[in-house]
Amino acid sequence: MSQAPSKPTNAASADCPVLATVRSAIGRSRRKEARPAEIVEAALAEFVDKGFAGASVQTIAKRAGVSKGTVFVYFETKQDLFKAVVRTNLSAPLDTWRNLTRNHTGSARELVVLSLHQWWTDVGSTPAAGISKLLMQEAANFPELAEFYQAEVVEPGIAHMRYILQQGVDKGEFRATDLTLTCMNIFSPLLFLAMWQQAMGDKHPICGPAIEPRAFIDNHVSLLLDGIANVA
Amino acid sequence: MSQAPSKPTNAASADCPVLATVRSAIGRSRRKEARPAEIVEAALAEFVDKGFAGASVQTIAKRAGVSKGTVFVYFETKQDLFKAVVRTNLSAPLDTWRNLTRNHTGSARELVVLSLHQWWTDVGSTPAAGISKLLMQEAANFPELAEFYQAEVVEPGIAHMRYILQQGVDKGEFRATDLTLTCMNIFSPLLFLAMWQQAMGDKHPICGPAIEPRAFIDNHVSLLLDGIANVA
DNA sequence: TGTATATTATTGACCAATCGGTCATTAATA
DNA sequence: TATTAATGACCGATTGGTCAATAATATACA
Repeated sequence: MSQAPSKPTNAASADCPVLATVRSAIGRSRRKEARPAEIVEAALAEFVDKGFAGASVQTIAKRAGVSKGTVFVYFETKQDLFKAVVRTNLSAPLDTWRNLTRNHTGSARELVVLSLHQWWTDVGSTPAAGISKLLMQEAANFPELAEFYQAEVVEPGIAHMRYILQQGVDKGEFRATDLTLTCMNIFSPLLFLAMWQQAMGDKHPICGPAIEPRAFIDNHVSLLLDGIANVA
Repeated sequence: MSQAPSKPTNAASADCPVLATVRSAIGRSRRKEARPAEIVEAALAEFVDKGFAGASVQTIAKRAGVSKGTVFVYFETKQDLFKAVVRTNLSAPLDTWRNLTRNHTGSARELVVLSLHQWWTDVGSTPAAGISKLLMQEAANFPELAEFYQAEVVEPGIAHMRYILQQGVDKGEFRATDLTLTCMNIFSPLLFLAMWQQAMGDKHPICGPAIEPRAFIDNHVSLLLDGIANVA
C-alpha cells in the first residue's frame, strides 16, 4: 500500500552469481508439488550445518535452486520452515524394529544387537541424525519441537527397547535392572556417536583415527551384556 | 577519517532500558582487571543458550553490565570472545582425577565409579557442561576449537580412563577389551546426559520425570562392569 | 493444430530491523 | 591536570519478510 513502485529493474546481473543446482541452467520452472520437499531437504543441510540462527533463508533458497521469495510462498516464516524440517526428518525406525522383534526367534541378546545396528543403519548413519544434534542446540528455543521429539522418538524407542529387555528378563537371559535407566544407557552411546560424527565427521582430521561406528556398537553391546568385570 | 561527527547526544534515554545487573545503579565504573572474566561469564550463558550465531554482543554486554563498546575493548571480535569462552570453560578434571588415582588403594572397579561421579561433580553438573553442547554445534565452524577440545579434554580424559582400565586388566579384575573404544563407551553416556540436561534441563516439563544423574551413572557403571546377561 | 487468454507459481527489488564493529567523546581515577 | 576505561551514536552489511511484476502453464477458442 505504501510501497514505492520505483523500478522493477529486471537486470540479470544482481547478486546471485551461480545457482549451482541441478536445475540451474533453465530459468524458472513451475513444480508446485515438488517444491516443499526440495526446500525442506536443502534446509536440513543448512540448519544442521549452521544452526537455526546461523542459517540464512537466502542460502537455503539457493541450495534448493529457488529464490528467497519462493521459500516464503511455501513456509510462512523461517521458524515454520525449521519446524517442518525437524518434523519431516524425525524418525525412530519403529516399523523396522517391530518387524525385527516380531520375526525374531533367537535370543534376546541377539535382538538387542540387531536393533542397535538397525538404528545405526536407519538413523545414525543418515542425514536424519543431524536432527539430534540440531535439537540438542535448539530445544530450549523450540519447546514444542522438544516435546514432539520426546513423544515421537524418545518414548517409543525406549518403550521398544524396554519390551525387548523385559522379554530377556522373563526368559531368564537378563538380570533385573532399572529398565528405563538401562534403556537410556543403551541408546546414549549411539546418539552420542551420531552427534559426534555430525559435528566432527569427515572434515578436518580431528579426533585422531575417527571412530568406526560398527566396531563402537559391537564394543558397546559387549560391555552392556557381559560387562568388563572378570568373574571372580 | 570519513566519520561524520554530527552529534554525540548524551541523551540518557537511549534504548537500554534496564541493566538488571549487580552494579546497575551506579553509572560507569573502571575495573580493568575484572572486566574480561565478567564478560566471558556472561557470554558463556548467552552462547550456550543461543549458539554462536544466535547470541548478540549487545545482549552479552547487557548481561555483563557493560556497554557493547566495552566488549570490543577487551575482545577484538565476536569470534575471539567465543574462543575465549570455550578455552576458559573447557575442563577435564584432570588434577582431581590424578589425585584420586594416586591415593586410591581399593579396587579398579571402585576407581571407575569414583572417577565418573567426580566428573559429574566437577564438569557435568556445572555450567562448563554447556561447552560440550556448544562445541557439538559449532565444531564445524571452529575447527581449531574442536582440535583444542580434542587435545585438552578428550584425549587426556581417555588416556586417564585407559590407564585405570589397564590396571584393572593387569590385576585380573577386568577382562581384556579394546580399551579405546571401551573408554569412549564409558564416557559417552555421561556426556550425553550432560548435553541433554543443558538442552532440556529445568525448563518446560519435557522428558517425563527428568533423569536423576547419580542414579543414571550408577546404572551405567553397573551395566559396564557386570553387564546385564545372567551367567548361564 | 495453432493462437490468444486466464491463471498462478516464481521472482527479486525493496523494507525495517538488527547485526558486528568503530571511534570521538566522556568521566573515573592517578 | 593527565591518563585511560568506558560509552553509545554511528556505519555498512545482512537479515527475515513483503509484494507488484513476470513468465510458465492450462484453458478456451479458432
